[in-house]
Amino acid sequence: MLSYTEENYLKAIYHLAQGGTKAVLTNEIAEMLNTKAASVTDMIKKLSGKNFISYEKYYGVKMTRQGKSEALSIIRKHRLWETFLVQKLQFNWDEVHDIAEQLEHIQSPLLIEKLDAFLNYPKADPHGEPIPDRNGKVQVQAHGCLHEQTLGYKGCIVAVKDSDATLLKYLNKIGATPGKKIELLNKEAYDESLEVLVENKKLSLSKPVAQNILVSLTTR
Amino acid sequence: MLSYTEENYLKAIYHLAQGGTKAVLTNEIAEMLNTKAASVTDMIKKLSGKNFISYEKYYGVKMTRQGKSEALSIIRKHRLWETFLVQKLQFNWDEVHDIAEQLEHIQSPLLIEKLDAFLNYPKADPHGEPIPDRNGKVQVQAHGCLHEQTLGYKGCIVAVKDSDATLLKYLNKIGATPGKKIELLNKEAYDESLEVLVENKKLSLSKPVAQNILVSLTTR
DNA sequence: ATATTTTTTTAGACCAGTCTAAACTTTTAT
DNA sequence: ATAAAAGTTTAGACTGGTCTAAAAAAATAT
Ligand SMILES: [Mn+2]
Ligand SMILES: [Mn+2]
Ligand SMILES: [Mn+2]
Ligand SMILES: [Mn+2]
Repeated sequence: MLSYTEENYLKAIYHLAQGGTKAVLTNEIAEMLNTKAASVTDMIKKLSGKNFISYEKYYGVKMTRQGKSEALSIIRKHRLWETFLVQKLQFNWDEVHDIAEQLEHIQSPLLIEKLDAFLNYPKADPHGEPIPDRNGKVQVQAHGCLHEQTLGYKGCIVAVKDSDATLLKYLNKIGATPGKKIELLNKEAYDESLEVLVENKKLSLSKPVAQNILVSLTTR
Repeated sequence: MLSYTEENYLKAIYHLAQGGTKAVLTNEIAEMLNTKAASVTDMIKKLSGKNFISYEKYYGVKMTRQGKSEALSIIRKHRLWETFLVQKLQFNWDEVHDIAEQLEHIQSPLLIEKLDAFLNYPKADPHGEPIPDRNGKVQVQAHGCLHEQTLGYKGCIVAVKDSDATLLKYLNKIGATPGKKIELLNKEAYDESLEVLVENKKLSLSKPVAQNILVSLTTR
């Protein structure tokens, strides 16, 4: 059984590796977890000793199959709890991330199964992020970063990065939430801000905002 | 803010002190928490340093007002979560204690308020134990241990100690659950077992079972 | 009243997780 | 090709929580 801390490291590495594929560097992990590189090196050794990651000194870590599966189970719990908090307890979508950060560590497979059933097997959390099923399968809607789309792009908002409450409050205020139609009208060369149409309302989004919005891609 | 471990100690001491009044001995705490007396002494020093308990060397500890209030807040969380698990997630009453033991440590006052509202401000948990309100007030129904009642006693089952799942399964099977009417017909001198009438059904309860059942007392 | 038993505390060690400072590798610049 | 800079690991220390073994105090028995 993993400790609270081990679980947080594993999840951070998984996210930094973009689904567990890319190699992840010590300093990236340190920054994400607000800790120091020396601490990360220690934990890396422990997690690779338990075969959740593979580690090549000075060149970072990669997740193993086992590591990915463990990370996905934590992410599943996190997103189910976020859904519960918004749908059943009437929390705002910007208030749930930190609480889910704690709840994701509760140990009880039965609890998660029952929670899933209670919520009617949701496919996505309140921020649009997909909820892995009990076997770690993720229903991935093809998506890309809004900031990287070309002029004239048309699609809809799939998800939003959820760790910053002020961003979520702002997006909620201007109406840029998952599911909404979005069109890219213009890119400002000077500050890379975007002019977009969200459900027929014209909006201007700064670069840091656009980087945290994921939009649908039609695979063809 | 208290650590996970500090919270567990504080709750254990509160229960051993029967509502925070009686003095509690080092070994009692050690036994309840499955730890060693030496560890308890260390923690006692820490908690008394933070003014949650007052400590007289070799003579045990007493809870302070601050300590009681903190313990009651943890107990409130524990019992609200148990209620949630049974009422909303369809758990059996014998499955919830260990999960609530984890959930009680989640830090978010707003979460508990919202959970309380979602459950419609329940007065008692699934085992009949009263749920303290947000100010730590406990609605105490006058009660006593079934094992200590005199022959001919009539009343109803108020609550049941919840930490042993096999006891709960058994009580559920024989129909001795909170709310049920109960009458004490006979005491067997040899093994102190009781013959009782639960909702007009005759049952025999052994001493250890009767000691874990709380029954109503009419204050007169 | 003294000796024995029981309970509690202290001393010293260990593990998980963290940190700073120093040493070592790799990358980048010249 | 060499020097400087950046990133990573190691060494050693610290905290919170735990343990065993030994010392000290309190309760009990004679
Ligand atoms: Mn989240
Ligand atoms: Mn977390
Ligand atoms: Mn309980
Ligand atoms: Mn607990």
